[in-house]
Amino acid sequence: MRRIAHLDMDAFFASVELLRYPQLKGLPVVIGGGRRSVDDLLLRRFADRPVSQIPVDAFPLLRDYVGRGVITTATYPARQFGVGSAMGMMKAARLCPQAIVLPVDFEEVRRYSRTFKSVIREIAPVVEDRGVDEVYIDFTDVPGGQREGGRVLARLIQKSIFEATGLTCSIGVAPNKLIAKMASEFHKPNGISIVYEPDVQARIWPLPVRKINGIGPKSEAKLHRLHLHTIGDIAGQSREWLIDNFGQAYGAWMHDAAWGRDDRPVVTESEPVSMSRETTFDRDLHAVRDRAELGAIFTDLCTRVAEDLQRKGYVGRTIGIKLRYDDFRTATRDLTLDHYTADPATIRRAAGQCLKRVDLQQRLRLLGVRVGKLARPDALPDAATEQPAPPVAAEQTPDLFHGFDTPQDAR
DNA sequence: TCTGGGGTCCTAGGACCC
DNA sequence: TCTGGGGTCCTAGGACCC
Repeated sequence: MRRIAHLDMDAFFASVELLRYPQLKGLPVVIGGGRRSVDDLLLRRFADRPVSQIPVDAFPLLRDYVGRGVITTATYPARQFGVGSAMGMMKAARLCPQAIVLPVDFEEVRRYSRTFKSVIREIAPVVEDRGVDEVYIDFTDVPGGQREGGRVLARLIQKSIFEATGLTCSIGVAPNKLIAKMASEFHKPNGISIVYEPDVQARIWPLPVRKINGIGPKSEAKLHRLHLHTIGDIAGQSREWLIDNFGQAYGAWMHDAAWGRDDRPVVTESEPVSMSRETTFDRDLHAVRDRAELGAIFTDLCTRVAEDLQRKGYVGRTIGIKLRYDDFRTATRDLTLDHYTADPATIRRAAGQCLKRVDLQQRLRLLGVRVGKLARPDALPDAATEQPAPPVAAEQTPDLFHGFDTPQDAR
């Protein structure tokens, strides 16, 4: 019998910070926001003592936060105030001004991520990465993986992760990934839930449609308009009706999902499809007035994405840009080259071409650069990565925003 | 002062080729 | 006054996830 586990670290980013600052345990803490490094300030001010001795009242509060970030993770005490992931910091500050804010420490988070995943792989080798704080694990052929429906193995993994890191996680074990994912939420934090095939009706059908991994805000709204609120409501519709309303692929998938059917395997390895860098500005920028600033940011994004490609050993053939306007509309443009590249100047040139095809009269809040159609250079014939013309001399480089200085200039 | 950053996958139209 | 059909690639946008 197939037994698949979904493991989710509890409030991962926040829990990692609590390991460093145990004095914050039990308090509302939110992680996120970005750029402003409060940490540095704290550490300098209290350089004379271990960080665990920094007084609680010295930490920065959400009410003093200024910026455009969103919350990455909130501790459980903060969640009591209605604060949660993906919420804007400003909104969160209104709900819980007394919460402590800390920036994300990506390096530390990645370090703990590697550690907990390697602990799992030593116990059960078939593991699928789903971001820094989540994995699927195939229990089916692991010795003892079937005992009590997987509970024994889940307990062992929980205990091993806690011993190695001091962090807790929640695990759901079920016949497939779809149900396991829902089950891991049943007893959060530090919980284990075992679901069997015949339990779908009793334990899955009463849940709101949004709990299905793959039904987002748009589909939820549409389902509500059709008076479907629970997963059981979806299961009560015919496959044909769902296909009529949601399209062949999505409708059929939704029907299967509602009935708890999912035969996707646990995939242990995958190749990246694209790499990108993007940034939201502190204030909205204008292609004319803030030309120099935008140009510098643009070049920096191209450089960073090129560094990412080189560091990870990839080249790409499709170069794209992404803009977000002040009204939050998004535009993308891309250009497929006839050769693969990881060269910053080539990327910048191609991205510059893309930029000429989009409206630059409206203020921008975000700029991004993406490279897609990736390949490993050693798997390619030499001609495919051949560099084209060497980088143009600086003064000849067509300026990014040249020609867009004023609408009239845009000839 | 609403709404980060890094991804994947799907759809749909047009170009182009046989 | 008629205009195949299939396959693949490119591009833009959008839904969704962590």
